[in-house]
Amino acid sequence: MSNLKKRSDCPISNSLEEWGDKWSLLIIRDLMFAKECTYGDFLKSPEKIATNILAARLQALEENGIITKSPHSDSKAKFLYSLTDKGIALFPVVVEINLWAEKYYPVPDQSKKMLRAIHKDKEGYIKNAIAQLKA
Amino acid sequence: MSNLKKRSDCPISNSLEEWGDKWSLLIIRDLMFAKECTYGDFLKSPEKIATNILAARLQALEENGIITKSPHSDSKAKFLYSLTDKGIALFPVVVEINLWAEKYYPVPDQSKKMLRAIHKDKEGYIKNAIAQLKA
DNA sequence: TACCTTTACTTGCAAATTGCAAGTGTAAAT
DNA sequence: ATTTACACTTGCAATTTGCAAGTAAAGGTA
Repeated sequence: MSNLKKRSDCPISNSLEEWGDKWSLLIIRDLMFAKECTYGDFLKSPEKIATNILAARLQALEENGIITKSPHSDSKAKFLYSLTDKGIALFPVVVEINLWAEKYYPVPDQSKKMLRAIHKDKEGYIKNAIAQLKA
Repeated sequence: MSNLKKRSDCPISNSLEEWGDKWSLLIIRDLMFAKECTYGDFLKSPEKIATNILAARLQALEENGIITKSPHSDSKAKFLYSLTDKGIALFPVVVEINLWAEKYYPVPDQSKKMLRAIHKDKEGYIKNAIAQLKA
């Protein structure tokens, strides 16, 4: 599993070594929303990740088995990134972060529908979303 | 709420600005386990945070309303750090990270009991743990 | 009262990471 | 044949991290 530092046996610590930097979870978020993204799609995200950092993170996430890169049917110059099962399994973490954020920040319009669905039936929402991502 | 950068309106992005660095969640984890920690307690954690980084993180977390610092009854030279309600509200996030890690890393002995309880009754476990932290 | 220890930091500096801007290589469109 | 689109790479400055040593206030000890 590539070059993990293993500061300790702690599950939190080990998890953070894989995706606990400032950008990885945003890349993962993009893939949870869009299911598949090109390199350029990530660059279009509102947080404006620098292109060299993006390249480095994509490589690390791929080495850690969280995302995969595959050819795009449109063109040989394009590639599609998507989540592996290991990446998809982070979905509940992302949901809980959204629920936390809902309590402490204004909710953007984009998130409202999702949050309503989560509050209605969290388990069901997650199961369905994961099924969609795996389909 | 101090100096948040606000790269975007995204709940994930905003959350990560507050506690999405490599160390903050480990500090928060310590406080979830121990309820109260001194500066020295944090330094004893197995990940070996550098003392200047610890000081900086504690200050940032306090400025962001996630932890509080209070006098220690033993001595005026000691202080106790603990989670605010906002910090305690991160408990479900930490639980989900633990559940994710369980799927992809060997489970340390220390975590086994907690994971068993979570699998038995996640909601109940979280409610109880939060109540303990608020007590 | 002098001095040694504990506790919570701060300081200085080297190393690593991040971020910006510009450039490169290949494939597709004109 | 030339330009454009796409996925990166490169160079370099700025920020952040990490290590080691130091400081200041409080408390204990002789």
